[in-house]
Formats: sequence, structure tokens, C-alpha cells
Amino acid sequence: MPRTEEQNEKIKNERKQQILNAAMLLFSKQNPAEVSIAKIAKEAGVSKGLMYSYYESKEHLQKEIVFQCMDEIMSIFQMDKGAFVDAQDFRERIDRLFDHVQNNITTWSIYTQLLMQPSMKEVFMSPKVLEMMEDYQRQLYQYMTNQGFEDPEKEIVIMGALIDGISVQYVSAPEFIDLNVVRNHIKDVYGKEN
Amino acid sequence: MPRTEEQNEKIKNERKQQILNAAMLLFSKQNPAEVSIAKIAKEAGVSKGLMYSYYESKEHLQKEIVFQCMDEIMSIFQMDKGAFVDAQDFRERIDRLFDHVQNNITTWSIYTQLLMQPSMKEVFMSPKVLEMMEDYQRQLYQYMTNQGFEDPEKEIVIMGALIDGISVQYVSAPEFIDLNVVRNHIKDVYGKEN
Amino acid sequence: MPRTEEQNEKIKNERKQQILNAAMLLFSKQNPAEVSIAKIAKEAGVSKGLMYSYYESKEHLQKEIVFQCMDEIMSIFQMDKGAFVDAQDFRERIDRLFDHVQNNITTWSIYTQLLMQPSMKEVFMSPKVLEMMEDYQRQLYQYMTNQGFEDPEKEIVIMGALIDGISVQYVSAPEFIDLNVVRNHIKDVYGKEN
Amino acid sequence: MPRTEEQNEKIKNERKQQILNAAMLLFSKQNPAEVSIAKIAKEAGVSKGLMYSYYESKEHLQKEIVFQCMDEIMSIFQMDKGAFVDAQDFRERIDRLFDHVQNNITTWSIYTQLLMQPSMKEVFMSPKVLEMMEDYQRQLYQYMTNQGFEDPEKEIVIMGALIDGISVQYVSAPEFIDLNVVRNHIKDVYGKEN
DNA sequence: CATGAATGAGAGTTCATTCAT
DNA sequence: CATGAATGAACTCTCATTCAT
Repeated sequence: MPRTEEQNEKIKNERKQQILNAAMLLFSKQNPAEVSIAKIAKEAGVSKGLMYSYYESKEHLQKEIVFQCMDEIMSIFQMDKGAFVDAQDFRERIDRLFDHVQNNITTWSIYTQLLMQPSMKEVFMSPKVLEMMEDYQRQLYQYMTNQGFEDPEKEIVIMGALIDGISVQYVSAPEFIDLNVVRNHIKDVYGKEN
Repeated sequence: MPRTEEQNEKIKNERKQQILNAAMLLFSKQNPAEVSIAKIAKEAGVSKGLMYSYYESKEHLQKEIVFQCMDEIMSIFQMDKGAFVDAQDFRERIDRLFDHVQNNITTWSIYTQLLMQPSMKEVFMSPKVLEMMEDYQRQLYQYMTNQGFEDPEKEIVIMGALIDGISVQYVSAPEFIDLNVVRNHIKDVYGKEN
Repeated sequence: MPRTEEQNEKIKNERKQQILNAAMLLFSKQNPAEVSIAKIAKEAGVSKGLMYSYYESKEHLQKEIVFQCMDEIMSIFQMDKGAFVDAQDFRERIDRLFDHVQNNITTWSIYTQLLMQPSMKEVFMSPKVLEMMEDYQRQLYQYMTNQGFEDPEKEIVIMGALIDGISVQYVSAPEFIDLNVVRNHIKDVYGKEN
Repeated sequence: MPRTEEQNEKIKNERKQQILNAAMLLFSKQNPAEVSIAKIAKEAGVSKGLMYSYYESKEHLQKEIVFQCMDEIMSIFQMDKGAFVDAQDFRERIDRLFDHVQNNITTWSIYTQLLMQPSMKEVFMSPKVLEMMEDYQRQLYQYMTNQGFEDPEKEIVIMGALIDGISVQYVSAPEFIDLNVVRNHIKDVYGKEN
């Protein structure tokens, strides 16, 4: 009784996720360039050969990881739900973001590490990502304007720098960094009820 | 007749700098782990073998670069000159920092890239660096207090996140980022004359 | 469909033996330290990389060879069969030993060469080898006493020196050395019927 | 005031000996193939470059060492003094030999190690060495005949094997081997007064 | 769909040797 | 005569990738 197409698809997706998880775990502990395909395969519990049924090459695997991280991170702001409706919505999204950083340090660690690499610039500059960015900018601009800021663009830059800065510090040395200082600061400054 | 001690010293220094420059150039364009000794040697115009007269191993070369970057960056704030005396001094130091980021993007790119790597944690946690950090914290704390901030520690965190965040963004995509927004914001907020 | 465990095992054993044979052949013709992994791989008809699937390192390969030679040589005296029962048994064992030297000059050449190297002392001093040596001493002591020798320990030393000396000479220049002179001398002196 | 030709010659010889001694010291502790020219130069207190004023290559240095060892060893028997005149003379020469082994374990260790190497066969087979060997054989044959041995050739083989065997054992593990057992045995058997 | 033996290019590293000084 | 910076070939070893099974 051969497996149905559907079952196969399911198995494939599970395997793919297995491999991705294994890779992410190892990448978070060591420079991806120093993690061998063999180690990932072992960690994922599959054979070396099988890796290439799911990922064309090591480079592709790395890029897919960055994309997945990006998707995950972007989804936090729930851009699909439309613009930030009000200050409460804004504060909730900020909380979701900071919670995510705190609870998914592995994801963020890999994401930061990989994004720092010049070779990943093309991922960063892909249409898909750029579009997301623009959406994010537009919605935030709208919100900042509503909040009465004189120079919304400036505030977006400041807020972005704050978030990126504290995240980078946090993944580098989570034991020394308290995310809440910045979290609260952002909520105070940008999430005030009118 | 053999070269004098002096002549040898001079040659060695020149060669060492040559290699360092080549390595930094390449590291800024590609993940250091993926830059081979052969490539660095070629870029520096020396033989592969000679690399090992000047650097015990690739790892040592990498670490020396991080340390050098760190020294350079730390020296910007001129902690040796003592605490920030007044707002003007503060603003000058901030300017020096931002100028440095802008003019030494290579240094900052490598520095950020390497520091993101788990294996570099030990460099970051070395006594020398930690001591510098503490100095920096202490002097800034003093300054923030003088400026009349209620919660100086919080302000240090915020300012640090801002600087790190904008720097990371800048080295990732200098063509899209305008450092001056954050530079002026910091000078406005923290560098006001009393 | 993947190969069965059994098939893999078989392949691995064959390959391992192939490599061992190649290494021994080359080691017998040249100082092992001067025989490169590449040469061994070529002689064995496998790729350089594959060598490391079977032997962790060159050092491991060398040591495995010494151990194998040692086992082979030790097994000649068939210590497991118990003490030398009588003069005929003694003579038979001596013959087996000399036949082995004559027919396995490669083994003996490597063995002698490697054992001369200071770094191999640890192999020589391993518990397993030392135990075998003691067994050998004990059994020979018993036999020499039975044969009526006044100073059995002395005879053991003399006989050992004779065997080692002629073996070393033989592997150095087999075309000049006639093993039988010493073989017969030992059988005459120590293998007389009571 | 330039050095005279004579002084230069003296300096050269001293330097040469310096290098030789350094090399022998290191070779006795490590497989010659693993001792670098740099290490020898350092041990000898000269520059790497100078090594090549005295020895054409590493190989030549090694061969010169074997030759020197051989000369030293051969001189012990004082073949130049002519045949063994009587049993006392024989016993004295045997004593000189065993004393030398005991007091110059470094020399013997290198000598044995190097002679075991197939590449050194040519040294062993050189006319000079072969001639020495023949002299030794002839003189010993004469002596053994005088001593009344029926088969002098056989006795020469036996004695040679004994000496080589115990020497090899001694340099391999001096702490376990008592040279005197064989020394006395040889003097007893072959050095009896008629 | 799954395996892991096998490959080969290239990595880091060492070292005998050369040669400008 | 003496130095040691410099070279380049060769070394040990790793690893992404392939493919027979």
C-alpha cells in the first residue's frame, strides 16, 4: 500500500523542518561556516545524502534559514493585519517582538550572525524583503503621524536603531542585557495614549 | 653581512601591517571563516608560508584583528583623558565616534561580524575589554548624573542601543542609512548645555 | 535501496586491509615518517580522503600497524598453548619463528624500524605487550630449568639477544645473512633431547 | 687583521662539530625525519642559513652522522692496530665495545635507528664500510681459528648476532637490559686463555 | 525514498632551501 | 662568514558533494 501523495508531502515537510531545526541549533552554537553538513545530518538523524534531497546545497540551506528567520520575525508585527490601529495595538506588537527575542534567542542569534555577513546582502535586498520593509515603514509612518510626532521618519529611524541595537546586544550576551529597559522606553515614548 | 636587528624589525612591521590590511579588506567583504589564508597571502602579496612567520595560525590572526579593532574603537572615546567634562566634550566625543564609523566602515564591519560569532565571546569577555567597558560605564554614569538625568543607567542603555543599532544598520547597508539622524538625536538629548 | 549493514561491513573490511597492505609495503621500503598519506592512498588505489574514514590519522595508522605486527609475531610462539612441553616442542616453535622471519621480511622490517623510534616506546610499554613478555619469560624459564641449565635467566637473555640480533641483521641485508646458522645453533644448544 | 687560513679551518671544524652534536642530541630524542633543520640550528646556536655552508642538505647531514657513528664504533675495535693478538687483547676490545655502548647510548641509538632505515642501505653498502667489515671478519676469523674453534665463520655470526641483539635491546630500553650478561658470556666463550 | 562509501578540491600548516643583505 | 626573511612544494586533514546500491 504505497503512500499517498499527501502523506509523502507531509513526510517531506517534517523531514525538512527536522533538518532546519538541527541546522539552526548548531548554527546558534557555532559559526555556520564551521558547521559541516555531516554534523547537521547527524543532529537531524538523517543521512548525509538525504540532505541534498531537501536542500540543493549548504548555501541554499543557509539562505533558507535566513528567510525563515525573517518571515518569523516579520510576522510578529503582523503587518498583514494592517496598520497599527492605536497606541494599545502598538504596545502589544512591541511586546510581542520583545517576547519573541527573549524566547527565541537561537533564531535571533542566527539571524543577526547571518545578516552581518556580506554574502547575505542579496537576501536582505530581495524584493520580498524590501516590500515587507516598505510596508512596515509606511504603516509606522502613519502611526507616528497619528501620534503627533513632528518628524515621523526620524522617530522610525531612532526606534529601529533602538530595537536592532538592543537585540544585537542581547544575543551577544543575554546574561548581561535587560531587554525591558528598552522595551519600556519604546512603549513610553511611542505608545502613549493620546 | 646580515641585516641589522633594526632593519629586520622594520621589515617585520611592514610585512605584518601588509598582511593585516589585506586580511581586513577581505574580511570586510566576506565571512572571515570563508576567507582562506591563501587568499589573504595573495592579497598581501606574500607567500602562504610567510603568513605563519607573522601569525601563529588563522585563529590568531582573526583574534589580533578583533583586538586591534576594539582598541581603535575604544580609543575614540579617549577614556584615558578622563571623564566627560562637559556637554561640549560629550558632543565632541560623539562626533568622533560617528565620524569614525563613517570613515572606517571596514573596521566596523569586521568588528560587528566577528563579535557576532559565538567563538569570539572569549575576546569580548577578556579582562582588558571588560575593564574598558566598566570605565566607560562609570564615566558616562557620572556625566549623565551631572546632566540631571533621573535614571542615568537607563540612559546609558538607551544610548548604547542607539549607537550599536545604527552602526550595525550602517555597516550592513551604508547606502541606505543616514548616521546623522541618530548622531544629532544623541547630541540633542544627551549633549544639551546646562 | 541502501546497502545492508553486512555489505557495508564487508566493504569496510576489504578497504581497511587494502590500505594496511599498501602502508606496510611502503613502510618496509622507506622510513614510515617519510611515507605520505597520499602515497599510501595511491598504492592502495583509494582516494586520500578515504584514508581518514578508516584511520583517524597517520599516527593511528602507524600504531595499528605496529600492534598488528606485534600480534603476529607474538602469536608465533603460541603462548596460548601453554609452556614449552619438551625439546621437540621447543624446536618446532623456534622453527616457526625463523620461518616467519624468512617469509615475512616486510612485517619484521617495519616492526624493527618502528620499534627503534623513541615515539613508539609507549606501544612497546603497553600493558598488553608487557604481559605477553612476562608470559614468554615465565614459560621459557620453566623450560630452561627443565633442560638442566644452571642459570636459566642468563640463557633467556642470550637466546633473546641472538634472535633479535640475527633478525635485525637479516631485515637490514637479507641477501648477506643466513638465518640458519643461528637457527641451528639455538636448536642445538637449547633444544637437545634430555 | 684577517684570520689565517688555519684559524678559519679550526672555526669551521668547531662549527661543524657543534652542528653535528646538536643534531645527534635531537635525533636521539626524536625520529630524525621529524627534526627540522630550524630546530637543529637553534640547538647548535647558529642560523638556519649557516647550516648549508657545512652540510649540503638535511640528507647529507643525516648520512654524515651515520658515517661518524660508524667510524666511532669501528674505531673501538682498533682494527688499525692489526689482528687480535691474543685472548687478553680480545677481552679488552670486547670491554671497550660494551663500555662504549653503555656510555654513548645516544650514538648507538641514532646509529641503530638510522641503520634500520632502508634509505640508509647505501651507506651501509659503501666501499669504505664494506672494507672495514671485511677487515673485521678477516681478523676475527684468524683469532677464532687460533682459539681452536672448528667453525670460525659460525662463531663470528653468533658473536655478531649477540652483540647486535643486546645493543638493540639496550638502546630501546636501557632501564631493563643488563649488558653485562652478554659481555661476560662473550668473554667466557670466545676469550678463554689457551 | 534513503544510505554512507567514495571522491577531490582545497583548507591550514610545515619546512628544506635560497638569497639579499 | 653569517643572518633570517622569504619561498613554494608537499604535507596532513576536512568536507561539500556524488552515486551505486
